[in-house]
Amino acid sequence: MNQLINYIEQIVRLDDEAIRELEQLSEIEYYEKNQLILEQGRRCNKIWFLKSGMVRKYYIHDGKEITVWINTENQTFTSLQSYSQNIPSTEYLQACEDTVAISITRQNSEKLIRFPQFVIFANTLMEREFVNADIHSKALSVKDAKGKYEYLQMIAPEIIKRAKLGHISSILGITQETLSRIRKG
Amino acid sequence: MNQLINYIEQIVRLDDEAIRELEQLSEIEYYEKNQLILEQGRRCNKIWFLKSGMVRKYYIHDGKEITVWINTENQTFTSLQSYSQNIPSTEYLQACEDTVAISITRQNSEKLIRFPQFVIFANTLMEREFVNADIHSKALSVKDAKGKYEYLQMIAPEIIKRAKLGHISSILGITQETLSRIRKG
DNA sequence: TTCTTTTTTTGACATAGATCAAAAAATGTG
DNA sequence: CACATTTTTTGATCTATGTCAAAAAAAGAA
Repeated sequence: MNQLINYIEQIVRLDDEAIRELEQLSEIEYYEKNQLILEQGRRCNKIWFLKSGMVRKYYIHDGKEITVWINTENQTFTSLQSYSQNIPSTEYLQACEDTVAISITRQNSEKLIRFPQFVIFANTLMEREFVNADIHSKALSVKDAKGKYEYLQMIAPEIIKRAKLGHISSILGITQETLSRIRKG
Repeated sequence: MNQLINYIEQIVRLDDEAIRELEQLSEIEYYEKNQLILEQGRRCNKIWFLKSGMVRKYYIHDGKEITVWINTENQTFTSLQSYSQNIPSTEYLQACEDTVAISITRQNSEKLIRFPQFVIFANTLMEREFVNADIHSKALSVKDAKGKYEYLQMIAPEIIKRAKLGHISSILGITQETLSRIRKG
């Protein structure tokens, strides 16, 4: 729990009551390697904070898995589209390693709205995610395969270190074979 | 002004006081075709609502203009990264046609926070933009040049109709020549 | 209208990265 | 351990799209 509180306090200060309430309303979850956290077609009504492990977001296109992103320790994740609009998810969330996460449901997170700190935190987080997504998609769209790989290595070395080749190449929008050749140098 | 109010009221109901305040705090701006609304390097401290005309967002990479997106009537636009973090913009905003827009500064928009409707509106808008950006970047990343063009035509026919070839092709991440050939059929 | 500038089209050619297939290496399992 | 499964590497093509250059068409200016 401290991990999550530290994470939030990088953005806003939390008083004791807010922390108690957060603890009340959140839950800890354990997933095994390869286990699905969210399946396509289901409504996603939680946001998770990753204590340990690694989680992959992907979808299926023409029968092939397209990996969107991979999250590691001390990051939050959800299927935003499904969560925010309460519609069935087009994405899967899968633990790539044994994973421990803290979850909070939308219902419970709405109870936190009475603490202005949480509202500021939620907005700041959303804005940051948006800006980052923007920066990264621009960077990736402009580079060749090698440049994309090097960029990902710069902004997300954990992914490069721990994820498998096929997942990394999919994030970059290139084939496994091409990535393997890039790594040879 | 009515145009903007209708736009907001698709999301939240505004009472008379909120409308008066919004009118007080916003301003109308006129731009000529090709005029820059925001230059790279400048801080962007406004959000605009497009009454008429067309606005292109682009940045320079390796000396070449990369068009990110083009907005048309009844849409809002800004350089989000610069606006939200109050840092110099990496992007330009340019009127592609004679353009009329309503602007509100960050300072003034903060005064609207006392109306909860505006807070809900702002959050909803941000969330929608995020979800849309997500959907579109996925769709574009997975298709070939022709598929990308057809997808853009589906989600933003105004851009296809009114923007020039080079700008459209740049949004799609393909060359002008390739787009010209796709159009021939 | 005529002239200039900008934008779009067309053609010839080059190439990054895809595809397909199979070998090699790594990992997991009883 | 030995065996099965999964993941990564390597090799031989193939192809969609890029690049460069020049012509044609459209738009703007005088």
